[in-house]
Amino acid sequence: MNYSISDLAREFDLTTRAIRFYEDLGLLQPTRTGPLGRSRVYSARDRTRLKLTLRAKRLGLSLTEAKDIIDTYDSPRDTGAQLHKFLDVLDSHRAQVEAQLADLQANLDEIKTHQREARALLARIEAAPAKALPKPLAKPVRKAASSRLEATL
Amino acid sequence: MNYSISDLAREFDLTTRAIRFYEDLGLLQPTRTGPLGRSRVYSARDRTRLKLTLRAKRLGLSLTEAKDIIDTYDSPRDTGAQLHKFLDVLDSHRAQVEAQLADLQANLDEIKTHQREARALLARIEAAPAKALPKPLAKPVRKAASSRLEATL
DNA sequence: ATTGACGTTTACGTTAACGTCAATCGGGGC
DNA sequence: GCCCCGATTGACGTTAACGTAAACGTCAAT
Repeated sequence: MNYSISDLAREFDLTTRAIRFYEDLGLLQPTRTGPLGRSRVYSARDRTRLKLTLRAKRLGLSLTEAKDIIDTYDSPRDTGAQLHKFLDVLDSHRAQVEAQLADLQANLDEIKTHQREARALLARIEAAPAKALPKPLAKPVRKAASSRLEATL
Repeated sequence: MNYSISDLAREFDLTTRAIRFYEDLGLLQPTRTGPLGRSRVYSARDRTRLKLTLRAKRLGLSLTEAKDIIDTYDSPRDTGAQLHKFLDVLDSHRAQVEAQLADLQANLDEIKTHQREARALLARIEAAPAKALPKPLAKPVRKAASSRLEATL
């Protein structure tokens, strides 16, 4: 249930320096142990917050953005007012995430298209050994969609 | 077909400073115009590269990472060797993108879960006006999944 | 001819997210 | 006791991605 700083460093492939830095930002709140309270002790909650932080980073958020989000996800919501606010925040988060999903999807589609085109080209080239240019077919196979940069979104 | 620096700045909501900075990084290569070749002129290709750059940024990539990617997408691929390399790169890009898609999807799922929970709670709270705590039902409705931070991925 | 909008270059400033280094401290093994 | 390992605390360094300011050119409109 508890972790040392190097436990977390190993698990998430971070330096201890980075973990302490996250603490300075308020992302983690380890308790202390030892005679003078020098060593840090991290709880499961700290671990979860760290995990969420790293995922947020992978998605392109800054640490302070991550902190804001995680804090609201990790805050009391007992009154109706708090719940309403929370739902508002969720809505906007959801919109953001869905926008990013669209970006990613567009990206993935482009990759797939390039893969298809490149494979098709390769097939034609490797069919014609070391000759010069493969004779253009009677009618060019298709419009070849786009070489190089196309006007993608 | 051609754009001034402020055209692009307006369209993409950037400062001209940022655009010149992108040029320093090699992301854009405007031609020059005017008596002393002072003013920059951007082509459709520049515009597309800029668009791709910004999308890459939104997805969390650095500008140099963006440049590397865009350059390979925007490079000649006439020989078989080049095509093979290109396909390799595409494979790894695709893996990356799909990993990020997983992250995002997990994120979205959490948001949805929180929305459901919060809405359920709200319904119960707003049903019981200003009274104290709403009487716990005979059997607790469900396990309430998780309040606050759960051990999500 | 002056004003204002837009463009350019040079250069220093800034913020985020750590890295790196030095000095110190505490505990375990021999 | 001695040594090394791991942790801690400053404090300064670094890189990325621009911001900001100064100082100047240009072209059209007033």
